[in-house]
Amino acid sequence: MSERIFVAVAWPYANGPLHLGHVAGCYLSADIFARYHRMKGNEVLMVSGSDTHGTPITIRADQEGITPEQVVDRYHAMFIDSWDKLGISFDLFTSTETANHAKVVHDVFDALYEKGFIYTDNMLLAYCSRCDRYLPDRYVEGTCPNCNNGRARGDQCDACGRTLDPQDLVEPHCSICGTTPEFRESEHFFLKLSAFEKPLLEWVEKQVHWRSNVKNFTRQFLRDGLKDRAISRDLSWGVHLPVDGYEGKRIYVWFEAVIGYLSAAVQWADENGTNWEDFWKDPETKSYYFIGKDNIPFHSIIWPAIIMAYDQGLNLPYDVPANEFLSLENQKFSTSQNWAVWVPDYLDKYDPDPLRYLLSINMPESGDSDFSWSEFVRRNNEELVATYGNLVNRVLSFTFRNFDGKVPGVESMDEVDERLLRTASETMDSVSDNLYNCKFKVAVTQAFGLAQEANRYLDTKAPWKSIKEDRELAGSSLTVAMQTINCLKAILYPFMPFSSQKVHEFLGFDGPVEQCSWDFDAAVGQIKAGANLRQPSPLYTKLDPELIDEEIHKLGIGISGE
RNA sequence: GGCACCGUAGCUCAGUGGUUAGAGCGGGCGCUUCAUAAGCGCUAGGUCACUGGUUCGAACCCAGUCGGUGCCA
Repeated sequence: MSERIFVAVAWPYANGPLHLGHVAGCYLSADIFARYHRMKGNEVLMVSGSDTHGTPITIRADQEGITPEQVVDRYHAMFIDSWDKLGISFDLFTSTETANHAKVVHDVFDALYEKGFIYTDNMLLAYCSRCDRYLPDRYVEGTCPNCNNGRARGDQCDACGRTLDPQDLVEPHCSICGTTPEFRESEHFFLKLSAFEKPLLEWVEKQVHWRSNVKNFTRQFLRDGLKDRAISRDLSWGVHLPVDGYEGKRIYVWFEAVIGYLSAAVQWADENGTNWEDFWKDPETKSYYFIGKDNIPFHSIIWPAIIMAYDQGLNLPYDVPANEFLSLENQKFSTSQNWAVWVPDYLDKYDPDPLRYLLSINMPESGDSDFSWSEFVRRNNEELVATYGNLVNRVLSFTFRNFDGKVPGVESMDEVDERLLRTASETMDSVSDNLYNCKFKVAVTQAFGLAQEANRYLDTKAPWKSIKEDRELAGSSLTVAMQTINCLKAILYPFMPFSSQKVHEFLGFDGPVEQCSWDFDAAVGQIKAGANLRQPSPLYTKLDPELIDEEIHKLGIGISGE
């Protein structure tokens, strides 16, 4: 009874490279989840793409004297390179720049407009005559009317925390050129969110399987009441409005970007000659939205509201397993202050799997968590290398050397052998249950528990001793250990796909490891007497603790990551 | 200002009413030598931020205090 799983992942904003906070926030958990389901034989569609519109991108383009397209292309290419090297296995990673996306957005817009869920109204916006453009709220600076802070922004004053409107500022000026903006009346389109307050509340209350942080956040948001929000802006960069007479305006990013989940599925279906409806309209299909906690309301409220308004039988999110935040050396990630570990930088120097391991076992799943370089080195050296890498290496190298590079086979089994295999079987089941429920930390911890169990087993059986008197007994023990390693290869695959591929090959198999299934009997049965092994080499390398200081020293210095 | 979340062993984190509060790593002691000096066993006794309350019983429920984070007005 195979399932169909739609894995939707937050769309990174294409105005800068990714840092580890992004990876820990949603990309890694989404990838683990997708790989797990594929291995279980379920049909998975995992999509995301670059979020390419909005003022920050045009500003950046202006600063660098290039076009917004060039900014977007640069970071989009970087994203794709990072996914490839990190092993984030999207079925499609597109962007909001495609004609297909615009078409799908227009379909949704038109439908909502016709039904009256989108309407026009006037609003007052800051216009900078020198920059010749309307300014987003946070590009207007001035003095806070509340606390007299001279550097308050049009959306908020950082000094006193008060939320502001640009008109509230004393002596407002454009943050780009310093000119005093004028406030112009401008006609815009509004989404009638208020109409969905009640149905959303009812729907949310039924989502008993949601994480408590997501549910609390959403409930709180709804309790404060939903207001209609403008979904168009006076911009020249973005998806056009499908209505005549609004050539100078564009659809506001937050409305258009979430529709990407749908347009990406459509594009994927086109490119693969299949249909997207199976992933969107079959009520049995479960859709999961992997996002960071800052994105919760867009996925638990606004996007569901749009789907409800659209009313075309599209599935609402089944789950929104949002992670909390990752900090770096106990401080918030800050792009502007370069307090960040950039993914491209990391991948230039280190392997992906140690990072995937650390971020899995220390994922900000139910609360914020911290990344530190000393933790990274420690987990790599004391856990990955020592517990798992060493297990694989000690078993395979000993067997390879003493049994002509072949699997010795199991001649006889005793209680100790049976106990280990039973533990392996139970671990496969419980890791599976936990991954199914998006409990990644427990899952990887349990998988490592099996590796420890296998080390204990070896200590008990001591094949390096028994081989001197009873070669067959030693061979049996090593074979049982390899069967366990073959199970570990499978259950650790979602977390560390590159390592599992290596183990797969050491064990003598060809082809991609993902073609294996999550099946205990199969994992044991594949280790057949007489089968050829390959010369193993260490799975992981120890890291020099000196890198800790080097890496920490680089934080907060200069402007890197480009 | 309102609200939410967090504050648990040296470190990173589990645990959300019920026996002597847990794991991994580090530390200490011992065993082992197949393995990247890796592995295994034992051990460490932490006011579960603080104060008060509810309860037969609270780290876990309630109120308040302090500290951290975030959201909202």
